[in-house]
Amino acid sequence: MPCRGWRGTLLSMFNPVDSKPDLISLEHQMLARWRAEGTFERLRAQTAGGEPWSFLDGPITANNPMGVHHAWGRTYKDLFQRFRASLGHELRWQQGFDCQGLWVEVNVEKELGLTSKRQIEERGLAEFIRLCKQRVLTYAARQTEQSIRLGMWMDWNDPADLLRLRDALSDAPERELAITGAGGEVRGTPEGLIGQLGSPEVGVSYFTFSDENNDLIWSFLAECNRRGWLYKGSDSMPWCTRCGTGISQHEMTEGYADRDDPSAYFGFPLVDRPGEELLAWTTTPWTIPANVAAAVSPTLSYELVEFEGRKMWIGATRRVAALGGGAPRAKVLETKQGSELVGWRYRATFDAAPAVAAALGPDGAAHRVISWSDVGAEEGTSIVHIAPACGSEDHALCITEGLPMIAPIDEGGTYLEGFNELSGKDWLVVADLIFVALEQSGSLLRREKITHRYPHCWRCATPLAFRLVDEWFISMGATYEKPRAQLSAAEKAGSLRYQIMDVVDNISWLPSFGHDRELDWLRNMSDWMISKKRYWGLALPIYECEGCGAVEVLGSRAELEGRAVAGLDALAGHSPHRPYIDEVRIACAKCGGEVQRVPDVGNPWLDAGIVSLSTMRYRSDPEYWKRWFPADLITESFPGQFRNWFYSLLAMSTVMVGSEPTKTVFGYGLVFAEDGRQMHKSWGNSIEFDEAADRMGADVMRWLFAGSRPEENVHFGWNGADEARRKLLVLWNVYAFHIGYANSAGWRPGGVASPVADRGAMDRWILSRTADLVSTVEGALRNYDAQSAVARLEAAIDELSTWYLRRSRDRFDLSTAEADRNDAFATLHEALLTLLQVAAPIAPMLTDAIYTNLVADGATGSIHLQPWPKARVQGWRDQALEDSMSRVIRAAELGRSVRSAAAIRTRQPLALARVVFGGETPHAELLEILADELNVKRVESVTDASGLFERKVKVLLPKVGKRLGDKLQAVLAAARSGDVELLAGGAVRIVGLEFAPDEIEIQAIPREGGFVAEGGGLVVELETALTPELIAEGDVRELSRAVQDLRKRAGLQIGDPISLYLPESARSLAPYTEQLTQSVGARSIEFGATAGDVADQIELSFGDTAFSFRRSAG
RNA sequence: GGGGGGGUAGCUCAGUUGGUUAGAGCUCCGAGCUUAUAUCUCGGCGGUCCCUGGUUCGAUUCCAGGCCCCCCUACCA
Repeated sequence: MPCRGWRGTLLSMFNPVDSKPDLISLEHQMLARWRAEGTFERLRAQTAGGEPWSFLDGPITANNPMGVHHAWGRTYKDLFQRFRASLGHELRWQQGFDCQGLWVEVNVEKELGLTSKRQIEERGLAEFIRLCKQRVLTYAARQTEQSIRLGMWMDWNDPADLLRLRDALSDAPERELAITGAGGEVRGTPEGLIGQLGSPEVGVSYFTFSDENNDLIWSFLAECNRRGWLYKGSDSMPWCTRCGTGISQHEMTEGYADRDDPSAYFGFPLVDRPGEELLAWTTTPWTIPANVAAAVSPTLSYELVEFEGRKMWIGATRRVAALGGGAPRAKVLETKQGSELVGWRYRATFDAAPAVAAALGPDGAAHRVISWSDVGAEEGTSIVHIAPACGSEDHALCITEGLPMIAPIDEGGTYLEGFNELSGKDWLVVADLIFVALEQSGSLLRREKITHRYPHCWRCATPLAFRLVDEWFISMGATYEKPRAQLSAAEKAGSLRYQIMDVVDNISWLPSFGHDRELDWLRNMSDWMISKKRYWGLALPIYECEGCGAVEVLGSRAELEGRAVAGLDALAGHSPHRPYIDEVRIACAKCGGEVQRVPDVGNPWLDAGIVSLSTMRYRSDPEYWKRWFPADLITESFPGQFRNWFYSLLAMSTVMVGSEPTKTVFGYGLVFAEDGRQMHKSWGNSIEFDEAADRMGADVMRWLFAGSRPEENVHFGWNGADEARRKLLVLWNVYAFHIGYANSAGWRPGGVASPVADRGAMDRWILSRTADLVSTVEGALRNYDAQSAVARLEAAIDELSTWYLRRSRDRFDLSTAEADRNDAFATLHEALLTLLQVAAPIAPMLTDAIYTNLVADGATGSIHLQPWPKARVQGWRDQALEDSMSRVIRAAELGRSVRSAAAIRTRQPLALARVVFGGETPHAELLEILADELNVKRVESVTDASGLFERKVKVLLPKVGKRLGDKLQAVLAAARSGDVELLAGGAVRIVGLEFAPDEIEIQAIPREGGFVAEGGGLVVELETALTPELIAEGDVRELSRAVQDLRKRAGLQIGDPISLYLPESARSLAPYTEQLTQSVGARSIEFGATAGDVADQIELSFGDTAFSFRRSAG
């Protein structure tokens, strides 16, 4: 046995490595080390001045702790950035937080226990807005810490600074304080500093509530107004009564849920046809008091039916459905076309209510039947109850028909005055009262329960009502039927929609269907509703004069300050948010009257959409801007983003600069739980980010995410993490092996080794594979294909461990000649280092931990400061060798398969393997590797193995099937039974039909009972005859293995010497004593003795054999 | 309601320009290898290729109809 490590005590060693690493604590060590050594700052310094690679981070909503779903995107963001930095690019490293909007308000409301807008206003807007800001800072700090834990390298704010700003906002709002800015310490008031977060001076992460962000949005809105695209619209909109705001089309994502509602069949008595009524149906009974019209289809036919003493008009196809079980008793009295009903006047149950009478005249005089082509024959009664304030189509219809409107509820969903007993009641609970009223007036025919998809508020899940509201919109322009290419310049100039589409074409969308989805959204979207009747958000710079109606949109705070005639004092020292900005008045440019800002705040996607301009210093630094715009990449989870961030980014960039904000959009799916369902705490399948980081580790999480298919949803959980960890553990064990043996042999990096070209085939092979790894992964990552990169890396880890190292293990032992051993160490070291560098962007902590020990030069820092290893692998590629080796590997698989089928264990040596390599015979060195792997004395390459096979003629069906038709089965049967006549020139005749050589294939099928396997163009046959020598060698190996196993169980270390005792019956193994002592680390072997203190027995060729050993001294 | 994708082993998914015997990974079982490895190797179990009809010598694949799931989209009463 080699003396272990005796030289290691003289030389500096690698730190010893445990084969079972604690990945979590390793990660914490690396994070601490990066922080202590300023590794990230060194990388930035190193890449400064490089060719820019511009990444634009989509802002994460700073409203809650990060979830594991964020970790997927952040893994991509970080790995592509790290990869680009290793290529030498300069990066901006700016990360962003989304800060404004209803989602923050909702959480603050919850914390305060508030449930309505009135309560917020009573409490005071100033405090509410401050709490919103503070919540954002709280979670920005938290998410910063979590992102750092994930190993994400960005130019982070010190979380402690963010929390100090947060606290100062309420504790000492007037006092100046200092935080660490981009270029050192920056001083200012808390509100002032907060407003400048992300700016060049204060740095570093951007916050969408920043002054610059808000100000640039103002200039965007002013530009839209200048082009005539900004307008105030009046419409009936989905409305959340809890939030007190309209819900825009952008926000309807996931806004639908099943809901049980009462539906009503109810009658409208006709004025001019006494005793007859119209039968209508609705699923929203709360809108019945607001009825103004009944719509019929002009082309459908309607019947007057007599039923239970009533005479009712019903759509002809709806009679049975409307009347339910009693329908057969109904008698049809009369039939009319829908168009004949138009104009009929009718009465309704709530006509006497003051609000209804005020709108419709006494007795609801204005009620009439109108014609509407969209009325269908499949639902209800084909007579549609129309309430213009309660649906956008109803609203449009009533404008065309010149009908009055009744708006029954206020912004909180409460019935207004003038609806008798309904007034003051919530819209969600009035249904019962309405049914009572319908019942009493004799109108109600039937009520049912139905389950239907109904819109809900995406934030608070309250069912949405419809309300008539004034909101502000950006016009998307007309849509045309003709293809886009045929639009005139004027048509395009007037339509933002088509301008954005042209920009979409300039972007590379990954996956490619993103392009079509974005265009589809643009084609179909209606105008962009940008206002919200809320508090925390962009203050819309819209000034509408109450006196003359003139509308002005201001383009900056400076402009506002120039125009202000009152209220500037209130705004001074504050960010442009409510309530302070509301105090400022300007003079109307048209009539001179004093004008107040509209109270609305902006749609939050304005905030995120401006960042390609605001964070890239569009206004403040044109040189910088040109260097970084457009971005090379944005990447976000695509559900929802086509209508949200992607859309707003595109729209705002198109309006402001007329070009694409990014060259590539890389989208990915959603994170689901391992059971394939969405993660829900209440379902017990949810995993928190912190929990995942602490239990599976960030690198494992990153590996799992990076290896997932981006276009599919990823199923995230502990099992998947285990799989990823197993791959990384194999890598770790290659490393542990390397360190263990290098310490033992006293090997150090940079020692003597042969030039690569002079090394053995195994060494040249793994280095060639490594060169391929580098170029394959580089190509994949340049294409944003992390999945392929991970797959290639996993294959590389497998090759390195299970082929290179397993086959080369002996060469690292001290018994191997030093020159060869050094080559082996050098090769393993180079291959491993290169692999680590390629894997570093994906698993940055684990790879750096290994790297720093492996270079045994920890002082020089980090794997992340190394350039992409393209240059190092120059000249390593040897395609011919790789081809040969892959056939050798395949032959080894076939050989193992033969052994398995023949039930000959691998430890039993065999004399010969005959191999048909199906190509050039591999080099003798490779044949030796194969012989060793298969435990055969010799490998013989043969070209003709006809003795092993039967010839079978295979008819190529795709070629001859059509021609043969129904004779096919007979031909196949004959071919199967071998009833085939071989003709000259390779043709054959079967059942009298001739087949050309290219219509058949002559197959070699191994003969039954032969020890043969074939596949992939290779054939392997093993010679299974055993000689006494072979049997004895097999026994020796079997015995060695058993002794080794017992050594391990007895707790002996490698190198602990033993004295081995064998029974007299094993005397036949005496010629192999030397080999045996070598392999089991024995000082001596005695036959016919049982003096050991540890014993076991095994079955050898000559029978059960008991053996024992004792640890011997020294 | 409209548009798109899908239904293949217990699970996650490939694949089939129509062709004789439909694959991989994970799980399970058996065997093998191994003092770097929780690794690895060989094999086995496991299938109505959603259902029905049509075209065809032949359909999991093409066509029609139906059922179910997912995504996008939609204020249909």
